[in-house]
Amino acid sequence: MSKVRSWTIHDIARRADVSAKTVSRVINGEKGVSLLTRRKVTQVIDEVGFEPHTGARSMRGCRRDCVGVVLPASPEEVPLSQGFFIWLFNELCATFGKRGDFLCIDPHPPTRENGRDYARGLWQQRYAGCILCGPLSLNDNVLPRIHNSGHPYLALGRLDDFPECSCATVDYELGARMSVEYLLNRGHRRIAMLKAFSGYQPGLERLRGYRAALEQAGIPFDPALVRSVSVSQSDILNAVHRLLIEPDVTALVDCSAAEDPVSIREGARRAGRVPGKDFEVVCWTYTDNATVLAEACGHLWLPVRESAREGLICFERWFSGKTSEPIHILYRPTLYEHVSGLQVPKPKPLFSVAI
Amino acid sequence: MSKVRSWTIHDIARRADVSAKTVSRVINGEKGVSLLTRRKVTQVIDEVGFEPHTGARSMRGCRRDCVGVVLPASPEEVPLSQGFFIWLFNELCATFGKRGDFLCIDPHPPTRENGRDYARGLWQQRYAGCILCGPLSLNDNVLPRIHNSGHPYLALGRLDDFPECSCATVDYELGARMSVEYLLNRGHRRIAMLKAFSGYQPGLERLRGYRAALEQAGIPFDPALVRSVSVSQSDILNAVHRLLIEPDVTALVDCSAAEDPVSIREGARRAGRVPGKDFEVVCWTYTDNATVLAEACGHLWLPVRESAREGLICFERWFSGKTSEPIHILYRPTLYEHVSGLQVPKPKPLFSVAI
DNA sequence: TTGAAAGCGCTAACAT
DNA sequence: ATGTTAGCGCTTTCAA
Repeated sequence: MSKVRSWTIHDIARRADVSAKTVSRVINGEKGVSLLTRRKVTQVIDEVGFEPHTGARSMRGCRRDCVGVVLPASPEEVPLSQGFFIWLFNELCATFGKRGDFLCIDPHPPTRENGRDYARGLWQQRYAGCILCGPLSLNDNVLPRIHNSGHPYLALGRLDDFPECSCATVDYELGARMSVEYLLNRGHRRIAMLKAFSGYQPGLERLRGYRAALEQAGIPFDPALVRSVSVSQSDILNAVHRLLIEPDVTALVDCSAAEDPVSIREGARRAGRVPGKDFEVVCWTYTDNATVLAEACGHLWLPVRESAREGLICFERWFSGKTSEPIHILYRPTLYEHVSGLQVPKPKPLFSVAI
Repeated sequence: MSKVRSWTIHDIARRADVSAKTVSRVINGEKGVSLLTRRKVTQVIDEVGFEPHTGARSMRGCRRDCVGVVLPASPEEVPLSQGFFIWLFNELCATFGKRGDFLCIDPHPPTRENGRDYARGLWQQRYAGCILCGPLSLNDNVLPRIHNSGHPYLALGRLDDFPECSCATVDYELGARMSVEYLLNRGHRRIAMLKAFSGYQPGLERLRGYRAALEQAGIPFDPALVRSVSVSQSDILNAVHRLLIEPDVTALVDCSAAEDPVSIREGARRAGRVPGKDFEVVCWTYTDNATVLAEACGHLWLPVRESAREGLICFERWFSGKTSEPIHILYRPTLYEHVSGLQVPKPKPLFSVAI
């Protein structure tokens, strides 16, 4: 808590024999300083390695030199894949590193119990804008406050209750509808769904898309055909087992977000089924033209990174004051009947993730 | 730049009909406030969602509520593996998330050209202590300034020129010596080395260990047997090719840090050699009881994560004021003749990395 | 072109 | 137990 004394503009001013305001002018690149004075001050600054105190600066007006990176939900409840995180981190470094900005991460995300305010760093004015990484809880009440604060922000997810939210995401509802319609067209009538993100917006969208497709086909909704799962292997395995035990179920939409073919196969096996033979599967994936289950009859690509990338570009513009509008980016999923092959990405060094 | 007005302790004070100092006492958990007053103030704070302004707080004394995470070298020059980064990030979140601290990342690392001051965030007083992630450049002149500033810090690497540096790392010199001695004992006389981190401390240590082992055995040092490589495949492949083209070279120490068996085999093939048959290899790895090249006759494990973990524990104590001593942690490598098998880690969700 | 003074939000030191 | 005052380092405003 005790202060480690360091250089101030007054120290620099004394050394350079000018006023503090002149030093301030120099470090902010303001005009109204003669070339000679500017050089003198710059030299002293370099000599002693002076850097202005961020806290003091932040008191007069909000400086946009630090971007908050925030998890609206605990990764234990809503997992973020390492691949996506690394990718996102890489994008953030590329975008904001170039500008000389800092990234500030709040490593203390809210859980369902603690109900923490994930925007605390914004209220504390640690950063002047933030990226919300990951799905939003259906109970979220922080988002409107962020929005109304006027700070630039980008949610990588949306919220029914707050459509004006600045976001860049993928239309999961459409994805679910496309998946189910595709299976209906292939003659299936009892279609099961392995659904992730229960209690979060993407979970709700999945369900809504599923119901919409059935409704349009005039098929009544049976809640027993939809199972919420976490990404745990045993959870998925059990859910698949239970769903496929009913012989009338001839199709499955895997939107578990787990990208886990082993558990699906094993769950099916325990129900005496084989994917691609007894029943058909549509698998969701985050990679273009790839699948997690080779036996699947359909592969739905969710262009999550692509939407996030465009969102970040817009956010950067907003953050740097070039625009002042909330962001609304919603990408459509793509359904592939065939893909060129399963991609198993080999490990790569950080910052070398391909663009 | 324009200020987004938000709540201050004065606003809270007015609403709660107390003085600003009383509000300050409440938010800092100081005594000298009656239970009734405290409750009244807390209620107003919760009502409006007040959070104290970090910048203003930081002006009175240095608050330890944010940890800097800093790259002393550009990852383009000195790669950090994704696996290590994720692991480190996970450790940092576990350690400092629990305390409610923030992490501040400077995504603008220095390159050899720009010579940027990687500790700028510390001088700007964005954070009160920092972790230097990755090897230190032999030209480093920032480290002594950090050290002398009195701020807590931890370098995940050391520096000959500054032995008092607070660090947690692995003894690469010993690793090189062990590797070469092992090969000497197996009867080899001309031992080649694939060396990483040229211009950085771990590169220097590798070379020193190599020379020390030869010297002890009375074998003259031949610079042609040591090749500096980056982690690029073609670089390694070419270096192996060139080294093995000389028929007298019967052994190779792979301390390229690339963990890339394919390039070693291919480089050998082009020189008409087969690892484990024509020549023997000692491979370095960051994983215990594992290897990157099954044909290797020796596997040197560098317990980098293990040293970093202990370092972080010490750093946390220093950062939270429980101690005030620099950290000196140096782990010994281990040489295995046989390992139970090649580990190909399967992808895991972020924050679920095993402890 | 340059500088003096006031004040940002908070807390330490000192009253009451 | 509570309040007043001063001042942290900087930038804004206004004056010279």
